Amino acid sequence: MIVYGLSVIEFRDNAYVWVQVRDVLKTRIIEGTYRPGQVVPSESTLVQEFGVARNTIRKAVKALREEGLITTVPHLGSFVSENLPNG
Amino acid sequence: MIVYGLSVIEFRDNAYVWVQVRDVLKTRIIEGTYRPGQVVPSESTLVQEFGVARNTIRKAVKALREEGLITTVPHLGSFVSENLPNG
DNA sequence: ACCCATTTGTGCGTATGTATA
DNA sequence: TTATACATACGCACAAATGGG
Repeated sequence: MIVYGLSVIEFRDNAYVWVQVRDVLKTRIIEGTYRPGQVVPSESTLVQEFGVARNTIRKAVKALREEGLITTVPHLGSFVSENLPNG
Repeated sequence: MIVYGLSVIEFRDNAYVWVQVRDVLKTRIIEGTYRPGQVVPSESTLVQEFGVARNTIRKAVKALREEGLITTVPHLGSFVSENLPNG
């Protein structure tokens, strides 16, 4: 279970936290909450929002990066890819 | 057997992985690949290089530390001792 | 030129869980 | 039961680059 914002989200207890975070972020990208070209919330923001460790956020973000969903620019942030991969 | 870099190193299958890693690192220190006062590759670097878990790297590094071959400074890294012990 | 907050990158310390022998 | 070895997940600290003022 992960608490963030003002809501409480129930997660599958059997899934790894970083996988759950990754899936939430992926859904936000696919559904357009985070739009192509726009910046993804910073690590510290996501840490506060999801209430998990920064390493865990970084692992989720890394996975999105390797899937081609986002591009990370050091010291600037991560941005949603303009051309989202199929899938 | 541990693969790292471009080479493939055959290890004794009967020896523990952390002992094998420790011995490789020790050899590098004794032979001067890692020189006194200089920093030893980070845990994550060694994880990638040896292809083993971080815990295993840490166990090998801890052994070197207890042998006086290196000194570890939290958040900075491990450094080869200036005065290497005999043996 | 300077400060300063933000952000990612990196590093070690620690605890826990799972599987295996 | 114990030790090994994998991965996950928390914390904490510092560096380096960016951008605003």
